[in-house]
Amino acid sequence: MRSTTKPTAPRRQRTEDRRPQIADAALRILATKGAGHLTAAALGREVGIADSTIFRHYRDMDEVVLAAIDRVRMLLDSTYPPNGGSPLGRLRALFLARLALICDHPEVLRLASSDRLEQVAGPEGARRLRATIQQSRDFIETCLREAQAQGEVAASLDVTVLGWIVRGTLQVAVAAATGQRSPAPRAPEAVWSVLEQLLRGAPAPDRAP
Amino acid sequence: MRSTTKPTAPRRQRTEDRRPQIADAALRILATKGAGHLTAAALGREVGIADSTIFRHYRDMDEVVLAAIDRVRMLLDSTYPPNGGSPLGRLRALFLARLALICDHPEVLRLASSDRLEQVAGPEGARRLRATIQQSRDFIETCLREAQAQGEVAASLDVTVLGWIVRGTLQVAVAAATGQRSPAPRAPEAVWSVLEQLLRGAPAPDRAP
Amino acid sequence: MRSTTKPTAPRRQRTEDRRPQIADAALRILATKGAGHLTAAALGREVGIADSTIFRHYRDMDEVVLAAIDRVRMLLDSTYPPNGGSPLGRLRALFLARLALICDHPEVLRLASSDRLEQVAGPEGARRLRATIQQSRDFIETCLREAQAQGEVAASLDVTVLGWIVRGTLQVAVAAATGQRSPAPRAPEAVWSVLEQLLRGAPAPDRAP
Amino acid sequence: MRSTTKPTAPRRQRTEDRRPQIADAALRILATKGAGHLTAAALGREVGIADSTIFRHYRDMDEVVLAAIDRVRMLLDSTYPPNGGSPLGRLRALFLARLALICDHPEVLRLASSDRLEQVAGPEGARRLRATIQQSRDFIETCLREAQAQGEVAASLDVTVLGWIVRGTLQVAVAAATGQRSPAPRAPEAVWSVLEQLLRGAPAPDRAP
DNA sequence: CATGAATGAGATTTCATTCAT
DNA sequence: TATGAATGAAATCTCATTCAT
Repeated sequence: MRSTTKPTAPRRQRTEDRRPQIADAALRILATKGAGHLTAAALGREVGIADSTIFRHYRDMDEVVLAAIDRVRMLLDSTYPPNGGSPLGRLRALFLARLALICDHPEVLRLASSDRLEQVAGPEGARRLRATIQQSRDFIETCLREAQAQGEVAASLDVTVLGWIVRGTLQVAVAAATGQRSPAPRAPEAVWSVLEQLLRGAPAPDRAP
Repeated sequence: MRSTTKPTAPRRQRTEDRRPQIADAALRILATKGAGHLTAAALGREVGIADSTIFRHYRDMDEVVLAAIDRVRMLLDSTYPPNGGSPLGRLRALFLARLALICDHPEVLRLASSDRLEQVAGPEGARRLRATIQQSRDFIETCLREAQAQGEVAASLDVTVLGWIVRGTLQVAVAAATGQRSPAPRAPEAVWSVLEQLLRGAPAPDRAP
Repeated sequence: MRSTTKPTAPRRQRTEDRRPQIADAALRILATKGAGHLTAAALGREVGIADSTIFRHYRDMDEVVLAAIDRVRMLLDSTYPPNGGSPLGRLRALFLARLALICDHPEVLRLASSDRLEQVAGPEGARRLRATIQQSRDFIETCLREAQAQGEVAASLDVTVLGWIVRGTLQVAVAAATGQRSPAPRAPEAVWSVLEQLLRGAPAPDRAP
Repeated sequence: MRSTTKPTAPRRQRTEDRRPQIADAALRILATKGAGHLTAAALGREVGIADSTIFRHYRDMDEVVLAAIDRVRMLLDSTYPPNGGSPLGRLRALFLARLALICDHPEVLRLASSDRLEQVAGPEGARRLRATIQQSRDFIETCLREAQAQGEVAASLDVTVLGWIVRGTLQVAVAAATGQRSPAPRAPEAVWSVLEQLLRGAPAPDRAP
């Protein structure tokens, strides 16, 4: 006469299994309720264990946040495209992969886009987050630089600023996809399409004669 | 020695004077230490009064945060350019004004860019914040739409996405200007210049024959 | 162009005048809101002065409560009838005078009846309150003793217990008169009448043959 | 030496056990020190646990007070006599049972008698308290009405006022039994005896010829 | 591995009281 | 005399963390 339909995950599980459960729960709370609601009690409730049990698997809450960050980093790392192809193609792949990532893991990227997580993460977490962000930055700039070298993008443009434009657009697109209040969701491809057209310099407005 | 170079602000001051001091201190803490460190004690330390004195000037911490938000809103409102001129010109003016704003008030915009402040702000603060953000969004889209109408920007491009690009670039530029670790600061005019060139569709890469 | 109709008591008044105002206000608050709401701020609001001004006129809040108690004592003292007349007549006079007192000063007796005020009053206030209560007790017992001596009341009855009966009835009658929820208010004379009939032993029930 | 005669209650106990301990401690403090001294710290000291531990067992202080009130209600409820017997006999039973109750639980009835507890109890507690008091009132009046119907008490007397007399006497008797300063304690039976004689109208004073 | 009880540190807030104006 | 600003002490409550079971 069990009332719960789902098979009620086993009460006792190995630390190996619990750690990712906890890290994911932390991520979910961070994304939906905000850092202020990430308490041991809330975490336990989310996972289905007592709050004190958290500390069997992680030394303290800082370690939990660190683990959550590492999960984000892993997911982000998985979005880097393979090395081949045209530079703008690789940029496009990253752009679309990151947008796709938040369809499956909407909770993840709300964090990644906010460079404010640093403050919830403690010094070590901040360091790792910065490294990850730097990696994105470098990848994007490298793509752009190569695109300039190959004539896909005008070489006269400051590559750093171009990088800002790409990253900024990605951030806002992510926010728009996650936010409940975004007025008009756009297909990721459509977003990239506009950005790529700008970068390629193609769409000069029709200057009527 | 320590004869305190600054004239040691008077112990007693009027509520009129204290309120902005407190709101500004809150802003500074929010920007530098993060929402988690915005406590009455920290606020008092920052202002130079006891923590309990805060509540003589504001009913509770929520009101303090609200006041801080209103300060940001005021500053942001002051960056809208007058109505005349070309659409891209007005956009440029807003872009540069907002970047200039954070030279004087670096603490301010770290908040405005973070759409996560909502969770620290309580429902009323969140409402106001969203209204302000919506206002920016509308202004930018309107400029872009007019720019398309006047042939400054290719009409074929989705204006919503163009808005994302502008806003995203502004966000990253702001973050770069505020962040201690931005590798290569760029002159605001240079940033805008790149963005405007892209929007105008001018800089087609030299396709050498 | 003054908007307030009543002549707005003068801003500055002598301590002589302020002290009773404050004591009365304290009494009113104690009776209507309870001891928990007797704060310096509430007191100031009630009197129409700033909270800090209280301490110009009284050393501290304990002194205010003491003054309030003394006011109650004075009012209670004024209810003792003159010495002449029959013992039960004097008892009746006290009974009715005390009930009448709370028509004019409903706030006063809610305190007097509650022997719990002791705990809000501090040791000195408690001492004085006990003295006042003892005085009532003595007066009532003396009346009853004399009534027994004069054959108005059966001499076989324990005078202490008779005193409890009289005092208890007075307490409940006061509570009933003050309380909002007393189902059926009784005229003071009617209450005393019943009590006196009992004391006189008259109304033996009709024992049907 | 201090080998602590009592077996030093175990540090850890179940919530089940702690809850009544805390409620009782609250009752004791309310009765001896007054509502103003019922703080979490005092409560913790009384029970032998840290103040913050209180909130493991009760949500907040209001709940503690509510539990204390419910304890009083339970004890009071247990004093109602079974339905049989004469009306005055049932009244006598209640009277004696309530007086007996405070021999075992002196702290309890100091609260019940004070209708002022309402203000410390919050709305819900006040409601329950009033219900309990109303129940006593009804029981007493019913007994008296039946006593009149059966000729034990003169039917001419206002039953409401008779009820006040009984309740008042009970209150003062309770106060006398609890108070440290009551000059001459009386056996409960003696008190009731006097009251019953008055009600029965028997003891007309000897009017010597 | 899991938990419930316990705790100390700290956050918000209230309040009596002091002091300069 | 009156006040507004300031303060420290204390109260309630939260939370990460420890520990015995």
